[in-house]
Parts: sequence; structure tokens; C-alpha cells
Amino acid sequence: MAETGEEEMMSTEASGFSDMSDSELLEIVDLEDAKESSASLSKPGPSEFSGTDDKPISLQNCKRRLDIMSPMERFHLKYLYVTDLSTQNWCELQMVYGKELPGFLTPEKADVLDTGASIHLARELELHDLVTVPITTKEDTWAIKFLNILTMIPTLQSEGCIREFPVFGEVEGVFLVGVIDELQYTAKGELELTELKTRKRPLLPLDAQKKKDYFQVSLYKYIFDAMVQGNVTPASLIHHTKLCPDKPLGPSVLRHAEQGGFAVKSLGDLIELVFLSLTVSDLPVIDSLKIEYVHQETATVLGTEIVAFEEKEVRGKVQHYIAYWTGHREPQGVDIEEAWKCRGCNYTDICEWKKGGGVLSSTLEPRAKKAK
DNA sequence: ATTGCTTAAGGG
Ligand code: SF4
Repeated sequence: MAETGEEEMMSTEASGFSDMSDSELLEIVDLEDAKESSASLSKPGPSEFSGTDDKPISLQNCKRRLDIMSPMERFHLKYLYVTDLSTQNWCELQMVYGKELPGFLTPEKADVLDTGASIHLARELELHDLVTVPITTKEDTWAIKFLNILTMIPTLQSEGCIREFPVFGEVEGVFLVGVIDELQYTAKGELELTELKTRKRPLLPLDAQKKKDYFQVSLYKYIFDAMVQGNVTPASLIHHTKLCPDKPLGPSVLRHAEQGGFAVKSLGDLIELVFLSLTVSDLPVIDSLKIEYVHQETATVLGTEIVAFEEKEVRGKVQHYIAYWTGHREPQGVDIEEAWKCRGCNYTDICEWKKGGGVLSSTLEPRAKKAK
């Protein structure tokens, strides 16, 4: 089972005999995924709500429990993705609806996303091959991520360019996880992050789109810098992810660790090794942030933005967004000036913000609506 | 499991 070599290695290498340095990245496949995927969690228990209205106590308790639980708890999240925060920047409430009702996309949108994803994948494969590794535990999943980091750092330092670099770290009390599209050293020797954004229509993005993308790449820099400066500690990582550093790693993971030349027995070893590699490899902080907008169909470059990192501004935004996740404030929809976003929103029909005209209508007093 | 857990980003 461990050996079902799905090695999709198409050696794009111009030969040579280097069995060590041919660039490969590992990806995972979950062996337990035979089971059908999750029923919806937020469904109320039938017995409590179906026939009987004379059970106010349990109902109330249930509601109160939901009220006091932060979104992090309600959604059973130990960490957030960088893109959770950047989509939150587009419309916070839309992001929340997306968490509550996942997989709620029009086929047209799904197509655009799929096209974008395959363009990204094709670019990734320009730089390295992907080897599928069977795994069963989340420790294995993270171990693969760590092994990839351990091979990518030297590659960046020697070849000058890597794609799909994993980042993670605590930001304002919440753990964030993401993947940097591309890192490369420029001619001037500066470390530059590039984020590719593909577009269905050959038009430059609106300001709102640019702001969201700017925020996304800023978060990557924020986290990456913290990593190379030693501010993302093994203890913090383990604390937030609840990984068990001593849980035995799967055989295929161990095999790949060995092949990579990494002497690790446990996940804990691997984490220490990653921490070391990040902090002693002379990795600089990211010097510049670039966003490239490309037309999907023709690959025409529509525009390239070089954005300046504004630490205070980014931190302020993060604090604001995290305050929602930790339950310190209610989610908000878009401001009236951005009501145009609601037209393209999948949740426009059910949105309580839109109904309430800029307030969550469920929190409105049941009194006179505005005269029409 | 008297209750579990995540590949991130994908574009507007
Ligand atoms: S309808 Fe508008 S306010 Fe409501 S979730 Fe969608 S974009 Fe946000």
C-alpha cells in the first residue's frame, strides 16, 4: 500500500545525473478518504426542534452556547488560512456565509476558479515535480509540509526561485496558515514575493480587488518575516495546531524523510529542524511585494503592481478581522459605497445585512422599517 | 467518540 508509486515524475530536468537535486515536492493523499465526506454540522438536532415547543430550556441553552462561542470555536477552527482574512477583506459577511454554507458557488464562478487553479499548478510544475505521498494523520500532513520547506529553503538560496512555499505563524493571537505563490531573488539580490492573479476578463482589477490582494501578500510577508526571524516557535506551532510531536510518523513519510537526507524520528524532530533551517539559512525578510494580473485565456499580462508594505496598517486590519474571529464583535457586510459587491455575491438572497440596510437585520429592533 | 477534524487558494 505504501508503495503504490503514483510518482508523477515527468522529469522536466535537462538530465545530468543528479538523483539528489532533481526538484521534487511532496503532496499528500488521505488514505482514510474512502468515507463519504461530512454531513452538515450546523443542523439542529431533530428531537429538540421538531415537535415540541415546550422545551425552552434546552433551546435557550443551545442558543446561548452559540452566542458565547467565538467563531473560531463554532467553526471548530484551530487556525485560519491567509485567504480567510483576505476574503474577509472583500466582504466579511460573505466570508462567514462561505464558512457556514461551503461549496456554494455558481458553476460559472467555479469554472473561473478552476481555470485559475490549473494555471497556478502549471506554473508550479515548471519549477518542481509533485510526488504524491499517502498519509493518514494530520501529523503526516504537516510533516510533508515541513519536508517540503526543508528542501525549498536550500533551493531558494541556490537556484534563486521557489513556488508554493508554506508559511504559518501566530498573528494577533490567532494562528495563520498560507502558501506563498513565488519567492525569488531579483538581480539586485532582493527577495521578492510574486503573487499571480489570473482573470477571466482582460481588464485591470478594481480598487477593491487590488486592496484585497495587497492585504493577502502583506500577510504573507508578515508571517514569512516572523518565521525567518525566529518568531514562530515550535512551541507556538504545536500549541495552536495541537499536533502531537511524538506521534509516530507514517511509513511513507519516514521513507521520504530518509530519501531527503533528514535524520528525523518524530514530528518534533522535524519541527526543530524546520525552525533551525528557517533561522540559520541567512534568509532575509521579504524586500518587495509584487502582484501580477494575467488574462486567463490569452496569458496577457494586464498589470503588475509593486506594493509597499505598511506594517502598522496591516496590523490594524488584522486586529480588526481577528476581533470577529475571537468573538469580540459581530460580522459586518459591505459599506454602502461597496453595495455593488452584493450583485456578484452568492448569498445576496439570504444576506441579513443587505435586508437590514447596513445592519444585521437579525439584531434589529422589530420596529418601523424605513418608509419606502 | 457522553463527539472527532483542515492541502490553501482558486476570482469578483
Ligand atoms: S450580499 Fe453584500 S453584504 Fe451580504 S454577504 Fe454578499 S456582499 Fe456581503
